Amino acid sequence: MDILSSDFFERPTLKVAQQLIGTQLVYEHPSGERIAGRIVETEAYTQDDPACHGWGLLDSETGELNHDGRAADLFGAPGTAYVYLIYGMYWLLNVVTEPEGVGGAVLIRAVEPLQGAEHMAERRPVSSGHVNLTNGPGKLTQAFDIDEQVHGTDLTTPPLYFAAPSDEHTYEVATSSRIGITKGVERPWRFFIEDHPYVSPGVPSDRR
DNA sequence: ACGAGGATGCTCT
DNA sequence: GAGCATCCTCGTG
Repeated sequence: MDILSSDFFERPTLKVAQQLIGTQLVYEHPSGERIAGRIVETEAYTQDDPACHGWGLLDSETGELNHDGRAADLFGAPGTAYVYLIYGMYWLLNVVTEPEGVGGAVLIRAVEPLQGAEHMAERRPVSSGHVNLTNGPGKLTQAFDIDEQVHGTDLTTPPLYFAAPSDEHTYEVATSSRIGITKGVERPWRFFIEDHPYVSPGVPSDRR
């Protein structure tokens, strides 16, 4: 398996989001566990996107980054982890895209367990069925034990990285609007494998 | 099967 | 003080 390099991420965010579908997320956990999953759902966020944390952070006159919060890290090096807390409870994993100085990231929304499912289950509520291990952005970070400690780390090298499977299998990638947002709703920037059992049960904002 | 409501903490206004 | 890139539990049918 080839580890995806910084070149992969230093490209338009939409392209990265689409091409991450079918690749593997691998975590060589500090405890020695090896945890891996196939990515089946992503979302793209760009600096000119009102739903993105990086929106409106550039000074309109100078173009300089005018922010000292965590969102500034969206403008960092491609391939860096951007992890943040949502609803006070769940960590969401993103990978920074585009050249340094351009704000963008891809949210990893769902994966299919490939290795270490028993370790994932240890961190998830006992009542969760197998599908519920990793079929949502907050669930997969819990299963992988990803939290604030991962924020800012380099995802193009172990322990946490993306890998392209050696087989050349390609997936039909479907699109929809993004889940759970109230701004930028019309942009069809969610990418997923249609009918895959591990795609999150969330409903796109343009469907019911 | 599905929907409502609650948990819980950080960021920005 | 509001809003938030979510998930779980507990109602009802």
